[in-house]
This record gives sequence, structure tokens and C-alpha cells, in this order.
Amino acid sequence: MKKARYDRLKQAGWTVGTTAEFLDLTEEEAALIEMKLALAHSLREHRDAQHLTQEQLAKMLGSSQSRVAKMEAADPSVSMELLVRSLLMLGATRKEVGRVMARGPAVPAA
Amino acid sequence: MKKARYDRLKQAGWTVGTTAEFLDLTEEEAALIEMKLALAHSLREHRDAQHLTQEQLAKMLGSSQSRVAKMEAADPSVSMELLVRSLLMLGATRKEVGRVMARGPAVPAA
DNA sequence: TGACTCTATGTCAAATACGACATAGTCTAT
DNA sequence: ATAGACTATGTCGTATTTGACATAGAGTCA
Repeated sequence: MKKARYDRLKQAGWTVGTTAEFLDLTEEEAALIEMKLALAHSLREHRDAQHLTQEQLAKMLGSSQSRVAKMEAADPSVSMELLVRSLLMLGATRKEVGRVMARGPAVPAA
Repeated sequence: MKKARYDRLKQAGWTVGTTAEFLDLTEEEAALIEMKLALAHSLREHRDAQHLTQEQLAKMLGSSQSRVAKMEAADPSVSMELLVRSLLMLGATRKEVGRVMARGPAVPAA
């Protein structure tokens, strides 16, 4: 596991504890989390681009402001499915969702 | 909504009831379901390619044969997240997962 | 400063997804 | 046709995810 990846995940609050504990994440788990981070980031970008508040987006989604905040923070309590559904609601295409999933966080490692 | 798409979804057991009811699915919901169908199909392909039984894959995933069957059937009770996680476990890359999500069911409308 | 807007975080009951099990279907070989 | 291997489907108790609410933080303006 590259340090850059660790830093990136840690920055997003995904660190579980020590580095040793972190390394217990399998590659698959790490990939899944990175996908979620990428989706979360994309969600924020789409919302900002449309000048919507979290409250407004929540209403569009039939959800709540706090859940939108958690989505954008890629909180462990939000599912990949909710992120994808929300992106679609914001007008993202399947193609774009696929691209986001494949490419990782738009914000590269520092 | 094109009839081809309807047929494809219906074939996979996603029909909710009448055609009229079906049309109540929003474009976003339909897209989400199609993504799941694509992931499910890809999962089956990966499993077959590695000559694994559902039972064997289940063990790898820490799950059960019946859940694997439901995954491959894109049963409404399986989440997109579980499908993606399983694909990764089978060795699929993020890039491939993204491609599958973007492109839709590998099996085209009849 | 305080009021106001927006976002972040913690908690909870209800909804949904989960693995597990039982059992039914399907296919192949003998 | 029976057996055996694999897959499909239904149900159940539990675990996770959800929207909602409360409340805290951060920023802006007067």
C-alpha cells in the first residue's frame, strides 16, 4: 500500500486507528472506500455547479440535509448505492458515474 | 422509455407489475437498475471464467450460495455495494467496474 | 457583537440488506 | 429413472443504512 493512498484516505477521515490497523484493510476494501470518496467528491462538485444548498438537494432526493452532508463526507454510514442514486438525480450520466468510479478521487494525493 | 429497455428489465424480473406501473420508474431508477444488471452479469462472467461454483465464491466472500445466486439475478434485495465488492474480490479492477457501470448490460436487448 | 445562512456531527426509530437455512428446480451422467 | 452437483427462491433473525431531528461549528453581513 502506497503512502500516498494512506494520506489520501486519512485526510478524508477514513483512518481506523494506527497505521498498522489501517493496513488491515484489504486492497478490495481500500478500493471500495476510494470509490466512495470519488463519488462523494463528485457529488459535491455537481451540487456546487448547480448552486444548490445541501437542504435543497436533500429535498430533491427525499432526504435530509444531514444525510447529504454525510454523503459528501463519504461517511461510513452511507452506501455506494445512495451516492450513485444521488449523482444520477443531479443529472450525472451512467457514463460519468462509471468514469468517477474508475478513476478515483478527482483530488490527487498531496 | 424504449421498449427494448423494458423487455430487458422484465426479463431480469424487475418488472413491478403492469407496463403502466413500470413506467413510473424514473429514468434515474431505471439507470440504477441497469447498472445493477450489468454488474450482476459481469459477476457471473468472472465467476464462470474462474470455474468457481456459487458455493465456492460464497465462501470467498464470507457469504452464502443463496446470496450469490441473488447477486447474479440482480435481486432487488442486493445492493450495488455488495455487487461491486464481490467483483473486486474476484479480481476485477476499479477501472473494469467503472466500465461495467458505464456501459450497461453486456447482453444487449433481444 | 448578534442574527442569519450554510454545513458538520451525533443519535434514534424504522426501513432495508445481510448471511443462513430449507427446499425446489435444472442438468448431466449412469 | 435415480443420484449427484449446481443453481434458484422463499423465509427468518440480525446487522446495516436510512431520513429525521437536534445541535454545534463556520462564515458573512450590519
